[in-house]
Amino acid sequence: MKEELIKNIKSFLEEKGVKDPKVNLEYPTHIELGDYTTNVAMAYAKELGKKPLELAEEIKNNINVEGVTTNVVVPGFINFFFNEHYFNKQVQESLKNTHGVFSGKKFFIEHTQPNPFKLFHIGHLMNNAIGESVARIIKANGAEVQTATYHGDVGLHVAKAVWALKKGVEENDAYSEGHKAYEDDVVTKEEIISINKKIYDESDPEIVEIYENGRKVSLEHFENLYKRLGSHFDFHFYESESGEVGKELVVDNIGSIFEESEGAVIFRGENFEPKTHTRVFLNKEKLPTYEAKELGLAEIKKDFFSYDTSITITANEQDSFFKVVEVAIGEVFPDLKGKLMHLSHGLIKLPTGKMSSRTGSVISAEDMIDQVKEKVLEKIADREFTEEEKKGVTEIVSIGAIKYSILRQAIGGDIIFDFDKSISFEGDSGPYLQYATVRANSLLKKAEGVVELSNELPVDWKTTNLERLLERFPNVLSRAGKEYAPHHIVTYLIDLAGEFNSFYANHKIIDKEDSTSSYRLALTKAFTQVMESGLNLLGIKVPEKM
RNA sequence: GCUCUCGUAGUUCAAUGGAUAGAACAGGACUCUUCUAAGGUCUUGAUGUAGGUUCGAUUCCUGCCGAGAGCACCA
Repeated sequence: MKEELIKNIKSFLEEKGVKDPKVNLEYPTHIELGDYTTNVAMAYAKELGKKPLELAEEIKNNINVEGVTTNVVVPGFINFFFNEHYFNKQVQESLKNTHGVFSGKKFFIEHTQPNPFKLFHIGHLMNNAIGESVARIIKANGAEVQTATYHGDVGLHVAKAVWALKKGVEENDAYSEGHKAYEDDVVTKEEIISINKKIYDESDPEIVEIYENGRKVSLEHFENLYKRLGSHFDFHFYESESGEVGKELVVDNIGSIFEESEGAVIFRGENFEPKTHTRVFLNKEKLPTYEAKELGLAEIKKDFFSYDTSITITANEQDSFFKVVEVAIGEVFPDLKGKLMHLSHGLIKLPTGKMSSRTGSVISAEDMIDQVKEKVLEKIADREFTEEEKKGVTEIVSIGAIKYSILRQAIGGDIIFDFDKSISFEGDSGPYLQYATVRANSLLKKAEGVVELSNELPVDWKTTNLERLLERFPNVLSRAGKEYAPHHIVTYLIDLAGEFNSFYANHKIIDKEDSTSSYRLALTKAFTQVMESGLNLLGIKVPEKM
């Protein structure tokens, strides 16, 4: 129907003399205005020497597609209303989800990257929620996706923590204690630098043991968290590997791509296209910096998976870093030019100011989950749940609420995190989506043996907004994919859940006496399917009850 | 100083160059003899500023004002 309509308008415009006219059907700003709309009359009025309204009328009169009524509205929109059979069919179609904007493409997606010995803080939580969701959205758009996380298991930050662990400081505080001592005391600073070297050359058995053990404990801890968050990584990379590879690549290309300057080895971004700026790849000690490690990582990733696009997700404070490194990598590996993509997000900040593991005022991912859990527990205190159900529901709802609050906005902006306000259980929130789905699921269960579900259209059925929204799901998914923007899914699901909630409030759905009951049930089922796949794209689970 | 982001209701966020700028929270008024009220219904309220491009600008361009981030051996 849509295609027919577009063809119809296109050929009309071509007849009138427009060369290769672009005709797009869009959703109107308000659902009451029409099911689809087009602005071609306004776009081509000038070229054809007509008034937009006049042209719109002409186009309208030329349209001959069965099941569509057409409307012309100032300033020149042509609006289309499709009949109930269209939606009846499209709702089922939209559940199949067969097309995708990335079909046949291969993506490598890297995110989260917590550092062993350091806290997995709410910034990592944010990165993880976004990374996981972007990966799922791209996959749902037909791509083959491999995911990776990259751990900074060597470097000064590790040495700081090892120094503190050696002194007997507790694990959780090791990094911040070490960092403080490093800044405050010159002797300690030297000591830590020497520990850093010993970690690299493995010359001191005591330090090796502390290091190996701490690394293992940290990584296990991360795995645990990934499991709770529903994150899976196909690959784990480590800076201890990428550093060596990167260093070699830099050394091999000194003179052509890199050059020595003040004892370090640098990449002069000003001399390459696109122009960027200078960055250090090997420091004076000829140790690889973050830049060289990233170069090494590019080589390593290449060998694991021949991707079309490799996406690295980080906070936006690294934007300029990635601009330079991408150019450098493109020089070293010309076949990677144009394949690297850096997706950056804002920061989670506390109302008190910046959240950073260097200032000390850090909240760990677990702290946040626990705090939210307490609130959820209060909320379900009067529910008749077994202890086990309570536990399950609380975990799912808490993590859902947190992920939602991260994914609800465009990823570029900062999130000012206020515990009392940011995590909501009402309205624009994760639990709102979960709740609507749970209620719909519960209806389906209750209907068993009472009313038979049927996709057949009842007589005199008028298309509901619920159907109109369900039909949109595949389009929302492609847009979210094209723009790498999970928040489009969020916005859509909120609209959809709101529509269902009103559908639910205004009709009794399970009703033997009502001939529309079977179809309403089918819509309820379609709703739960779309909600579940949509929430799955966000990495949010749905509890059995809540 | 240079570079890059960003300024939308009281607050937190939306809006593929289009129609009456959408939600949620907070405020006000209703709503559980219908299947989970974490729900539903109604209501008050916003595009920093000055220009430009366009049939049409929250969106694109420029100036100004304001906020944030990054700029050589950390990651």
